[in-house]
Amino acid sequence: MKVKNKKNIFRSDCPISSALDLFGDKWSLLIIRDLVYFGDRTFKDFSNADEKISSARLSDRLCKLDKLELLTKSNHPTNKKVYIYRLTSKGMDLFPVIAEYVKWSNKYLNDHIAEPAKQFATMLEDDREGTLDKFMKK
Amino acid sequence: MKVKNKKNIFRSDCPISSALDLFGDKWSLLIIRDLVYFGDRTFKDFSNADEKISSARLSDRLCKLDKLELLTKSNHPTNKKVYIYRLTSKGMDLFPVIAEYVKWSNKYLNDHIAEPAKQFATMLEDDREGTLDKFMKK
DNA sequence: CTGTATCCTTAGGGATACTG
DNA sequence: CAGTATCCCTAAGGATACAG
Repeated sequence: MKVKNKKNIFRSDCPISSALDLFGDKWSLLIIRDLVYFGDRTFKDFSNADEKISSARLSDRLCKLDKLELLTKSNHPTNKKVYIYRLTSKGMDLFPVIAEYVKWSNKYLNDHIAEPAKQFATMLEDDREGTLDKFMKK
Repeated sequence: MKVKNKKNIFRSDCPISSALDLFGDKWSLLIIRDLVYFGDRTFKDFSNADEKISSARLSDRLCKLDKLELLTKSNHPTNKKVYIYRLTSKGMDLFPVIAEYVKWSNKYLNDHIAEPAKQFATMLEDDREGTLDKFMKK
């Protein structure tokens, strides 16, 4: 059954298409990635990522992910001009999705993927549950 | 290090962004989903999915996924006008990605997701490895 | 530094008609 | 039935300037 009453962003009631409708754009998952990899981040931190997102795009994605409650925004303890973005548990629960992307890419895009990422993938492969737990705790 | 020599579709050498660059569009993963859920599919089968992809879009996505070797296209045994699309092992290896999306959505989009999908997610949750294996074999 | 606002370009995608 | 070819529109995204 297709869901299309009122302004519905969902194409259907399929969990996969619904997830994609929420954060299946070109940037959202990469922002989540940074928070998963590195923990708390500032606007500038995100801007410095290799993919070079534009400030306008970064701005509205952070806003969107905040609304989706995948991350929170709070003040820097000392510098009033800097904000800290942090994953919520809801956002953290996207870690397995990220991890599976990494593992797939490591297997099939190996000649393209950078060495540190490969090591990360191998780490995940070696001891899935254990590594995942350790990673999530830090 | 950013990869941008010649015509490179990859924004960086990050495994996640690279995977997204390959099949992070609005439709590719849903085509994979159908193949994972239901096995071999025809053009018409895909067209009948709830999300109602247009024929033009379906056509070029199937072509793209074929080039990426995520699926194969072969003739129907009896009907010469019908083609059969089948997952390759490379495509099958995207099952875990799909499964993690399903599990996340089941947890956080529960009031929106249809009952059969919830059951599928619960099934995955209950016995991850076992169910996965069983599922992949059929 | 952290955003917005603006402008503009492009890619993605829907609708339709059509061919083999 | 399985596509392909248009046409057109919109959303997504890049560049830039600028404001708090």
